[in-house]
Amino acid sequence: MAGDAATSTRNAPATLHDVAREAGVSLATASRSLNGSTRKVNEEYRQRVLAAAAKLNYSPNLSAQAVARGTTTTVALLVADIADPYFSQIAAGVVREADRERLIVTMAATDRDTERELELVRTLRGQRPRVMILAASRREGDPNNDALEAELRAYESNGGRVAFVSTTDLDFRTVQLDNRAGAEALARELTDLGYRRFAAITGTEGIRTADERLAGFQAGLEEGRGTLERVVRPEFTRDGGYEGMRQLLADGLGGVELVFAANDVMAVGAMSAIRDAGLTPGTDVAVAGFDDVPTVRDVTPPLTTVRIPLEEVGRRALRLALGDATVEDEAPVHTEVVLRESTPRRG
Amino acid sequence: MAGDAATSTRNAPATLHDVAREAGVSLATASRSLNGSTRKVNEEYRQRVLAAAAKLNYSPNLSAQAVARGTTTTVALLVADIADPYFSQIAAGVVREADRERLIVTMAATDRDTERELELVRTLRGQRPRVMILAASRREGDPNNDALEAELRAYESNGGRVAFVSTTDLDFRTVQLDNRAGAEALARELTDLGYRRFAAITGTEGIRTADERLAGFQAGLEEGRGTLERVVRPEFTRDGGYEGMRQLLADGLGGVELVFAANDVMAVGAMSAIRDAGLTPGTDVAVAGFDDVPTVRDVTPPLTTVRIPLEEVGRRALRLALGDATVEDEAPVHTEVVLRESTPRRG
DNA sequence: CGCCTCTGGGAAAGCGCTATCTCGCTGCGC
DNA sequence: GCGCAGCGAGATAGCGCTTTCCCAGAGGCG
Repeated sequence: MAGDAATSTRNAPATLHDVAREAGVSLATASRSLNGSTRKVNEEYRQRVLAAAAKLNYSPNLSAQAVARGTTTTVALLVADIADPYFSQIAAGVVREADRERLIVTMAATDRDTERELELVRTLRGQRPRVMILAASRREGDPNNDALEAELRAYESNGGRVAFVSTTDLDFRTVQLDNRAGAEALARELTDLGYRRFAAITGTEGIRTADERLAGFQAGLEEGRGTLERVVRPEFTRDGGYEGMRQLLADGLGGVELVFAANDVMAVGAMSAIRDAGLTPGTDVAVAGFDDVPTVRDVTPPLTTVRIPLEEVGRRALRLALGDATVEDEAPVHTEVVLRESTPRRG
Repeated sequence: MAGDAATSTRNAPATLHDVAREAGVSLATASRSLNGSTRKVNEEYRQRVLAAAAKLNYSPNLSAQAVARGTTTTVALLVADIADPYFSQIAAGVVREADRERLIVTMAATDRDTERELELVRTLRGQRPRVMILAASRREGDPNNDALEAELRAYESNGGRVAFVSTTDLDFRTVQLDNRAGAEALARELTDLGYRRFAAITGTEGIRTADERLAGFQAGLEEGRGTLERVVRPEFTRDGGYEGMRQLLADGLGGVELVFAANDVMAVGAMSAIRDAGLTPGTDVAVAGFDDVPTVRDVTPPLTTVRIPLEEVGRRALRLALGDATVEDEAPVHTEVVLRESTPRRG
């Protein structure tokens, strides 16, 4: 009974040592059998080790491996808000690709607080992750930017690899979303549909993504002879979108035919605000968004938006960070205008 | 120059050893200063160590700590699909609570494949996480259930802690969602509104959550003299909901006044199917869902559903696993019917 | 047949930490 | 004045692994 090899009575997981003893081989041989080393090991021994490992339900201690090898199999992912579909889709992509590479993902949320982001980067560095992916949105001229950059450079100089998602003024590998071109194309298509007078709901000043989209939209209007009459800058969230639309409506729409929201969740919030004001989105005032998150197909009317393959963005971010990006991976992510019924042809 | 202490030239992160040398104290003292041990350390030494650590930009190697301490600060989270709002909200709760406890979350997705789930549990066990949270949906009588249970028991006997979200036939700590009572209450409220003839779109047979909700709904109908005329069982996803509704419509609704979908994403898919068939959800056929994910406020008409505080569920799952659950944490999560315009009063 | 190169197993030296143990020192009581 | 407890710094023995290094045995070759 005392020698019962099942883990049932033990209260510590089996170690490699246990496996080696059980198999009657040395520690080194056990190690070599369980994770291919450069060295060959006698097939019979190998089988004995494998059998022993199975019997003891052995699972290698990843921390110990990390210490011994001096390298981990971890990727750290930072997002602003996990529940936001934009980020959760990117996260899904990262996780999927990590899975393919047999890497483990650890995830943290900055809640859009750059102070917190910096803190998280510091903590996560302790994990010695192979790569860090920063998908939380960047703000221009944020006071924490320098400290963040310093931290990331230090991390890189220790062999870590960093990838950003979406633009940043920091000079790291980045999955570029073609925000500008996408918004510009959207504006052009909308003017083609006959729209002329626009308002925009964008994020608080300085959010790179939001700023680029707005700039692109404006650029697209200039060519097409549309005008951007008003811009409001609430929070970059669903409730922000609702609030922004309320502001626009409160002052009277003043002839605005279409409201461009800098992302889909804001657009969806805006549509609800329109409805709550007794108007019909699409009919009384058209709405367009950005991202093409899954739910916008299912709102009424379905939302015109600019599609970003978000899951692909997550996958690409990991490849880019790992350094095995293909040529296509290096190019900006293609964005594509998707016209739906929230912007019916006009006139 | 050679002695330059900045990390810039080094290509390995500073170790505790480096810090101790820099501060002119022993390794032990450095360790004790940087993470409070039971022992006191001379304030002057402590300051010297702290200064040295800051100077060298030292960040303790968590793997090494884990090995030395024999315990990690990791929590492993398993979900079915990260991009699904149901799971991403739970994940957000887990991450938030973990953050409070200074724990690090590693996340993996099962893609609703129990084989894969088992594999992931095995892999994640290598991390020696403090707790494992399984939120991926359980199937009754799944062939992998026994193996999963064995794996989790082994993990527990090694000091790990397991928590499930939503019901399971496995006997582990579980955050109970009151699916049954919620669905029952929903059915009652709907019959109160005047509905009598129902159809249900639920998940493929055996998904515990879906089954419970359906059973609860039926129970609620019996009291209220409503009848469940038809049940379809597509995939437990948005597209499944769409497809299920298409099936119902294809055969003719046959007097069904309200369709109950076993979760919100399915309900939203169903609403789109209704619209695509040229009908109006809420008016031609009422729809109700379950979960109250954020987007259902913004669809048209807003969806009647049963609210689950999903983020709270995630937080609670972690507390429960950690073992510092309060009395309230042990009780089933309260669910609440939210009537919206997708189920207008009838007649 | 002797020498030399391969092979591949095992011993052991780390990896970066923590925790125990050792031991000099101070201060107190009798 | 001496013994003894208490304090706290430093040395060191691990933690569970990987990866050198060493070495015995097996073959190859002139």
